Amino acid sequence: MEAQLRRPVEQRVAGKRAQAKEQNRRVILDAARQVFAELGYGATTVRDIIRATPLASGTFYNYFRSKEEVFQAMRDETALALRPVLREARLKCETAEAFVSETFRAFFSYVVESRANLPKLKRTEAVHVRVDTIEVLAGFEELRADLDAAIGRGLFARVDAEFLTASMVGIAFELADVLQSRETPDPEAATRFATALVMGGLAALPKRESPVPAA
Amino acid sequence: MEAQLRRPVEQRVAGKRAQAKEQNRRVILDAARQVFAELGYGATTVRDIIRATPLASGTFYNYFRSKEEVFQAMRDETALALRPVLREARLKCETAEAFVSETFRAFFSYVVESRANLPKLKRTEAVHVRVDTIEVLAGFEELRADLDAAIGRGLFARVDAEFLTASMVGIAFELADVLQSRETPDPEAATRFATALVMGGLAALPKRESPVPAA
Amino acid sequence: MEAQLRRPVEQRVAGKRAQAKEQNRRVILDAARQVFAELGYGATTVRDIIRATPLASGTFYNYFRSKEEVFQAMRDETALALRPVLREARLKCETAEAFVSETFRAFFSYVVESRANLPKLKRTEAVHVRVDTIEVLAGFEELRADLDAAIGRGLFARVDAEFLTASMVGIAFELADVLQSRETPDPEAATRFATALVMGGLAALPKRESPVPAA
Amino acid sequence: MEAQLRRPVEQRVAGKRAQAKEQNRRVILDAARQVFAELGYGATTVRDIIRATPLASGTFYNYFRSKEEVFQAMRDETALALRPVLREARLKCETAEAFVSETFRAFFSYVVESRANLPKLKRTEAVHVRVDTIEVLAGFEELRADLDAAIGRGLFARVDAEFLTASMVGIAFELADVLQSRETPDPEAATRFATALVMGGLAALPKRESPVPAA
DNA sequence: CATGAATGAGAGTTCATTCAT
DNA sequence: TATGAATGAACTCTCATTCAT
Repeated sequence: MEAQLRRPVEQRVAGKRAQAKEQNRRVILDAARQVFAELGYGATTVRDIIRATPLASGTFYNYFRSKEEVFQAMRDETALALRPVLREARLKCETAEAFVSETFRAFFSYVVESRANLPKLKRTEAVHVRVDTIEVLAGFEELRADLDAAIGRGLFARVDAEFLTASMVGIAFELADVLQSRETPDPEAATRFATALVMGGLAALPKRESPVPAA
Repeated sequence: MEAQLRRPVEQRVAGKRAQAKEQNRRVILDAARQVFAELGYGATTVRDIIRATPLASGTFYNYFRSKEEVFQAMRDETALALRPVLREARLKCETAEAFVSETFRAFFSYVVESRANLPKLKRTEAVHVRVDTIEVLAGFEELRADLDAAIGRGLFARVDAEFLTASMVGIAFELADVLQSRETPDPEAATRFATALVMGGLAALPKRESPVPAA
Repeated sequence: MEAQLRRPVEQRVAGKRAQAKEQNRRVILDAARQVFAELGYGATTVRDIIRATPLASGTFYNYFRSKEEVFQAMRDETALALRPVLREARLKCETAEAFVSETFRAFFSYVVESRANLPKLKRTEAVHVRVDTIEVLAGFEELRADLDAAIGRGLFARVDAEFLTASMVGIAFELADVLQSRETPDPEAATRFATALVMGGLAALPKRESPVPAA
Repeated sequence: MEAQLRRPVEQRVAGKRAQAKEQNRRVILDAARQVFAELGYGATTVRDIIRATPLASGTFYNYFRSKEEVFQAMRDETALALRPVLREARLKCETAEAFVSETFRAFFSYVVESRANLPKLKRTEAVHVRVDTIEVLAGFEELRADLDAAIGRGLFARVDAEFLTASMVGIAFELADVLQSRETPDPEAATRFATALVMGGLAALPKRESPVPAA
């Protein structure tokens, strides 16, 4: 009886407290995303994150143990959202072009859609230190792995895999930045541009810089 | 000794001092370069720089007013070295390909040659925050300007200038990283790769996506 | 089940609660005893005590208002156990020797018997700060009072009462420590030693350091 | 010339700065001594020490890295002062009584003389947690070692060495406290008392309680 | 009552910066 | 100028304590 009066309330509504807790976690993560984007990871302090929040300083530590930990949580979160999309897009690709365009498309789409979270992505005034967007970070390793695999299974001509990956990453990075700086970002345009650049480039690329013989 | 015979004491001392002074500036700049590379710009503190120096903390302020200022000085220094090379290389270009390859060549060469100054370019521990190499930063705006100009004077097809610039910058950035991670970096190979990618891509690029974006 | 048949719900619950309540008090007191012994009183925080408990932090404050209060409660508890023993032992003493030996015996016995509660009595790492055992603290004032009384009623030669008390306390303190550090502590041996020391010493003591006339 | 004008100034007066530095070290050490005595080692915070000082918070860390380190420095300092006195006093002893009385005399004298440094030795109000005086700590191990040696070389009857040492330490501890609480402390009186107690006690002690305990 | 998240004061420590020497 | 100790603001993190559930 007694118990019935007390416990189930929380259980029914999934717990007001549990709800508030989840919400605070969100608040902190969102604030962190903002602040990292504004100040860069290195310059950001835990206090900066807290200040971007209506919470008290101690509260932060109920959720994360350090700035590193929030950051990791952010990355995980993003990766969780981005990975399946990228994976699915690439798996069904049979041509190199499809692989490339699907990758860019998924990436630029995500960046543009999640833009709300990064309103003030700002290159530190005079200093211009690039801190990788979370989105970028999440896609980074993913792309490397997939691209290596794709090259491995012959989807691409035998070019220098590391160079190609690096180039795609660099293009993606920078175009994403450009996109985000535009009033009405057009991910499709970026996708077309990037894909054409890479595919056209590949065609023109001297095959096999690496030791493998010509003939 | 020698000097003693030739000049009055005052000047001699002034000379020595001026020398020492210039030397200290160097010491600080070199230390800063190292530390920025190791810790990233944001995370670096003035103390970190001083600690990487045999100088006393107060001495720092005889030369720079803040970390921002050393950083600026570093950029200026690099730009001073890099700019004439790039400018010269590009000025005599008549073809787009020459423009592109000369740019990449100048850039990669510089990066590789100045490598001694950046022994420990290191992606911050687990976190992977990219801090732009000073060299990269220095070439950045330069390239934008020149590329815009080149596009303007019809050297390139009328593609989205911003996209193209961003792509070249991105490729340059990332290939530079790859180069620096290699035992025996081959700037020519990187130049060939990057040039082929861009030129081949350009050929494949749908002309005039957009009339050139606003800001 | 049983209870269900005999008592109305309210009382049953109240009974259970009262029981749980008393048990929680115990849990906290025991945890506190441990933690005080491990960290020393000064360095112990309320959190430390709570952490040594399966209880929630808020629960602590249903029983005690502060670390001081738990501590006081511990002392009271111990005093409650130790006092009657000491009192009884001393009351029936007619000789000084009996008084002294009964005091030491009661004390050492208690210390050894309650040893289970103090498994890790530990001198703080490198620092060697003595934290008085609770038992010691409890017996402290008691001894002072009794000894003063005994001296007052002529049980001891007219020595400096304060010096004598202090000495007995000091001996008791330190021997207790030694006892607790031994594999198989022998309270009787300690009692014999301490008693002999004090009684022999008393015999040798120059009477009346204090103002009281000779004759 | 130049150097002559600059350097020697500092060297001549042993350096105003060096002097100030040494003085600050003193200030911190003295404050620490006070605060440890007042609050106990465990409860003392670095900030407490700083507050007992006219210095700024950061200054503490120019001298010591932690509370542990100041504490260690204090102990070292005291040991440095106390050790030679005790050693010398004991070395020339041929009788047990001389050994004991010299030890106590040296100890009590030191405690009384250094009293100025410990004006407010205060047992924390209701709580009474004893923290060993620095003086006591310094003499502690010393005494143990010397006493063991003395027993070893037959200066004392073959009593339980550990018990005897503990007793002497306990007596010394507590009498020192009493002394320090008195208006006009008389170290000679304490010495006589303690010596008589121990020597008289020794005479009365049952020889060889145990073959000397293990560890 | 028990719970445990929230709170903000305060501890330990580092920082940028000044200034007497 | 070079030095490096002093300073106090600011940072990371923990604490005691409250209070909605």
